[in-house]
Amino acid sequence: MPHANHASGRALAPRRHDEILKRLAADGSVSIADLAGFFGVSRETIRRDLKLLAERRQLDIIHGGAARFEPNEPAMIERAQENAAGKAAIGRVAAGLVEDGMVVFLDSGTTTLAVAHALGMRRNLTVCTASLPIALHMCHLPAVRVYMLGGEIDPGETAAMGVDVLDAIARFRVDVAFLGGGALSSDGEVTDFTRVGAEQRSRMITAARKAYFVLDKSKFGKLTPLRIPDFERAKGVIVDAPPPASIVKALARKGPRLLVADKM
Amino acid sequence: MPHANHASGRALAPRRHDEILKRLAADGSVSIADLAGFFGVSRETIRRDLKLLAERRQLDIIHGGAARFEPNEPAMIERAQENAAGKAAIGRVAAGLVEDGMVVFLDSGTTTLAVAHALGMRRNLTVCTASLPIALHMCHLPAVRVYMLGGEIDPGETAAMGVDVLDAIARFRVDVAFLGGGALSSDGEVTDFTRVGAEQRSRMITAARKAYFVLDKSKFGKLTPLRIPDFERAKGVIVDAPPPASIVKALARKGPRLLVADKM
DNA sequence: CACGCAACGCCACATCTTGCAACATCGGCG
DNA sequence: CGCCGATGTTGCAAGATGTGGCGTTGCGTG
Repeated sequence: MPHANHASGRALAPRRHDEILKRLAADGSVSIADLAGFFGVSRETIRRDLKLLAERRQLDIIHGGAARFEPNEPAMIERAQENAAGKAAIGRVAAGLVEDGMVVFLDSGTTTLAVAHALGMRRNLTVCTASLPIALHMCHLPAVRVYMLGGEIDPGETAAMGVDVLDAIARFRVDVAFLGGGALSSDGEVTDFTRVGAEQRSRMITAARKAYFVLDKSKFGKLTPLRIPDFERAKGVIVDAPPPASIVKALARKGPRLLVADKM
Repeated sequence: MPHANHASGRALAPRRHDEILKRLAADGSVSIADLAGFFGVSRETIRRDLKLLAERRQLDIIHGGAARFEPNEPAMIERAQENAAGKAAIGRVAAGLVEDGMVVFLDSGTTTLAVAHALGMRRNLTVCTASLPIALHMCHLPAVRVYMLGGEIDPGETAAMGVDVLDAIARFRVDVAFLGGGALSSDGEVTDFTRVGAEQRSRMITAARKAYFVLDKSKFGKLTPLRIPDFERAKGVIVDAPPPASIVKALARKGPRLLVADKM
């Protein structure tokens, strides 16, 4: 008789998978022996679980256990973890600005990815994005049409950038756009790292009926080199904590409203 | 008919359904054995309940029970698992046809995804694809430039499809293209599920100096409705097992070479 | 540096559980 | 009575897990 732990703690395989991935995210690595002990199953079973997850590119198998899967967006995954609660709050506020049936543009970035997750509740959206992870996520939602803007992929952003994107943007009529940015500068503007990035965001402000920037608090008061043209025409800036008073004041003079998301 | 309740009816046993969903919301997953014991009914009955709820998209059936409905990517992940060894073998052969510095087009599909993995050893490639997972994977490789073809995303393929893709293809000069397909028909042709898919592949044959189809053995002798125009101009068809003799013969008459990948 | 032990990875096989489909049963209702 | 829908039963295929054996790897010891 192999086992008797059936009364309360049944071990459905996906349960284990979730827990394994959770530990992996938290600790960076897991050991087969630990997992086998924790779940009360044999090491072989855990090994088979890991093999499965590794084939799905969700982790890397190392001697005696598994480690985070790195080749795939090392930067992105970590960044998404940072201030996850704040970004989720921003996402909820952003989703509240969207109505069923709208055409929505989502910029690249981890904060906009949080918006994408929050948009799961909406129906009949048309989503337009240059970000690979966002496109991949949204296209599995029911009643959502996804339009991917093509172009050369920037590995850091995992999104298309460049002239082709600018061209493609022009072909859309967008109800509401959610844009990222490099920083919320002390003079109340959203600024960017690269010329093309700034230009893309500027075009989106123009193409969309309403454009909002989504920025988490880590962007306050940072310095990035490029102004985003037409920033003043954005409807608002959604953040997850009140920025310094000087920024608030400067932003108020420019025009865009400041929306502070409540962390719940 | 007095009780013309159909599949959509709800006169079954709403009590059970409510309880099942309640538990699901609370625990994340439920087991068939538990539920059967709790309600004092047979496992089959529970299984039928779950099937119904799954059709309504209220939960996901997993081995031994059910889990919360996650509209993630079930299709693609599972397909990639099937015959992984064969696909990897095809990938190796395909990678052998590519030289450093080439411009490569990768079609969507799980077999071409395997080709993408195998291409990791090459350097200085320019990769051009409409597939989101392929773009996401390749863009993290060193010395690989990725160009994503934009367009409306087909959720089943997780790739862009449609007129925009056809337009974008025309802008490229490609050294070698690896294309998927719906089936390798008994008269030695690769056929497709959809009109646009067939057209896209046809265009790629034209745009590329060399075009190869990659098909795993599950596609042999299947029937899909659409011929791919210009199929005869493809250089070859890469498979992971020898097809039936009739297919081999028919293919030889058409032109493309048959390359059988060795599973090791 | 060679050795050896312990832990690990991997494979084949046995066993138990689950999935599935076909058929049986039961209770209402016209 | 006979149909219909819900449920139960049964038999077999498919899947999941445990066990033991054996070759390999990691790592400390002499």
